Amino acid sequence: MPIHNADVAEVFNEIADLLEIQGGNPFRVRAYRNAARSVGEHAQNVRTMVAQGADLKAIPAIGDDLALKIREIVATGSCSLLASLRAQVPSAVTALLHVPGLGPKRVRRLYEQLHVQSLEELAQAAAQGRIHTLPGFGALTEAHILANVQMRLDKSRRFLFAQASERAQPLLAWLAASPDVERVEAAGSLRRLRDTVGDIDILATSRNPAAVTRQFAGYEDVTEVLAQGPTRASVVLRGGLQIDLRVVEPESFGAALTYFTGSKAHNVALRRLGQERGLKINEYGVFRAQTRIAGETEESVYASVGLPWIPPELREDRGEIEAARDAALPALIAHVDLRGDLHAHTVASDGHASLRDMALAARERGLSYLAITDHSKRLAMAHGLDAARLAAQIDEIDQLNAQLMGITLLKGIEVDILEDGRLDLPDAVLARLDLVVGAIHSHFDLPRERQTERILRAMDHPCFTLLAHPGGRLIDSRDTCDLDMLRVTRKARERGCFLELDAQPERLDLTDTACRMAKDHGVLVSIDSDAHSAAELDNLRYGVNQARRGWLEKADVLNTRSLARLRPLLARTMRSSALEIPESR
DNA sequence: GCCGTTTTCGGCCCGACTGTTTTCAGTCG
Repeated sequence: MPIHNADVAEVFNEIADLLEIQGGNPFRVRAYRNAARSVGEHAQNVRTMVAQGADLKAIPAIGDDLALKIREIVATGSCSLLASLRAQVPSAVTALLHVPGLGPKRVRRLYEQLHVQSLEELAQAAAQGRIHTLPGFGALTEAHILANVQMRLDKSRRFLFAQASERAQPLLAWLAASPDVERVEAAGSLRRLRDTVGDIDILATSRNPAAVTRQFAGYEDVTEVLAQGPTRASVVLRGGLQIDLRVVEPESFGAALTYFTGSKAHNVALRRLGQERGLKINEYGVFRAQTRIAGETEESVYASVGLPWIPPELREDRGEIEAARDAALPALIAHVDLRGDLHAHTVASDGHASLRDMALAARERGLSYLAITDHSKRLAMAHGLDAARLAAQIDEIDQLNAQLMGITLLKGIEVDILEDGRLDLPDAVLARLDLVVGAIHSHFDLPRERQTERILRAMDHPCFTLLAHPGGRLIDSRDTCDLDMLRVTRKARERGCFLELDAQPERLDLTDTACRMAKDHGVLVSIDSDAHSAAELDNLRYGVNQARRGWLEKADVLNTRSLARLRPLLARTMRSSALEIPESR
């Protein structure tokens, strides 16, 4: 089995889990977790690095020992340390760590004294009342475990950013209207604009914190109060979304906002910087000995360690602190920078609006061009277009463009990339288009090598402009297909074509790290709505969020170009002169 | 187990809340 970075990360994470359950050195545990994260995010494939004799210690958090273990995993597909740890505690036990309320100490006790090895056995033990007899467990803990393990078994716990945002807005407004609340703001992964959100963190300032947490616990949508103290409370809303509220004094607002925005890795790095300067950074402020020297604003916190303010989207400890230190933070793209949209559908395939309505809706939203890219014939259930219907649509768009003012429709297609990498329509009709958007909609589970070759072959077609939703993922229902994005990105660079960031909330595909890779390789990204209705053109904002997390600036994004500057870039990808098209077709 | 213009050894982020504890361990973010 060829090893990928995610496999190595998985091994390291499992080692960390098992070490933790077995009471290992907590710093050693952390070293494995840091390494797992670092390898998982590393752009270059470790297997390739090993094959090329590259220095694995160039990967952050990898030292002599873990470099050796990576080599072992690449060579043998397994790791002897993991095997010996599993001999002491079965790997299935690590699933228990993900149950809220259970940490390593309790999991160890559950395993050693009750021989609980899975979520199912945990639920059983709780239901039979065997857990509260253990030291350190009580009846309440047992009841919580029972409830939480059920939820864990029922469904995944992350929500789409768009859903979480919709739930958070009314709650934030309701809190803001309270006379006891001075300021209130979302923090956490929601503020960092992550594609999915596990729970929502809200920060408020007040001179009367206890009144605020009390009011919060009484919000109409709350189904359960998990915890409630004078400065902090956690609740669950209808639908299972958890909200954590923290209330601080106004002079601590900036420190607390930094702290609760995270990410955890960013905070750790920030505090370490503080430590080097003899400062203690916590959610109340920045302190030298007992004296607060900063904390009212986020800017003051960053300034205390010699840094400019860092946008929340970048706070993942992926180089943003170094970039801030070097005055090299990106000027992140904004929604208003987008001049057009290069991926949208109409009633001709599976969309819900006509050509004209889509054009008018795009114009209303301030866009100056919109590419019509209906599906191709292979996608029969979406009424995909064959060559004749596409030819008719091309004529229809020409006529419409002659009538419409202030918006230009571009002629395109979202053509299926077939299993062997060929495109689903004849070259002759593709060559008449302004752009060809290629996408896979089948055979998502090909082995990595074949999937990659399939995409690379499609990109080599003389009419190939843009690779749509490259990973093919649907958050929560379909994983990203196994694809070597580094090779795809290099091919895009070599071929002069583009990668799409599909802005549908359940896609958001490219991922943030893939956006960054595109930028690093000089490949332009197109942020597209993939709208199937007029309203879905608004999805662009979610794509912009993701692009910001990927460090993209205005210049890195294809559709920030004016139509006049866009056309030659598209034309370069449509090398129709490379085609020998028979006159009769 | 990683890491280093204070260090190749001795550090490694910090505080709130819960439940079971009778002064604090465990968990969480």
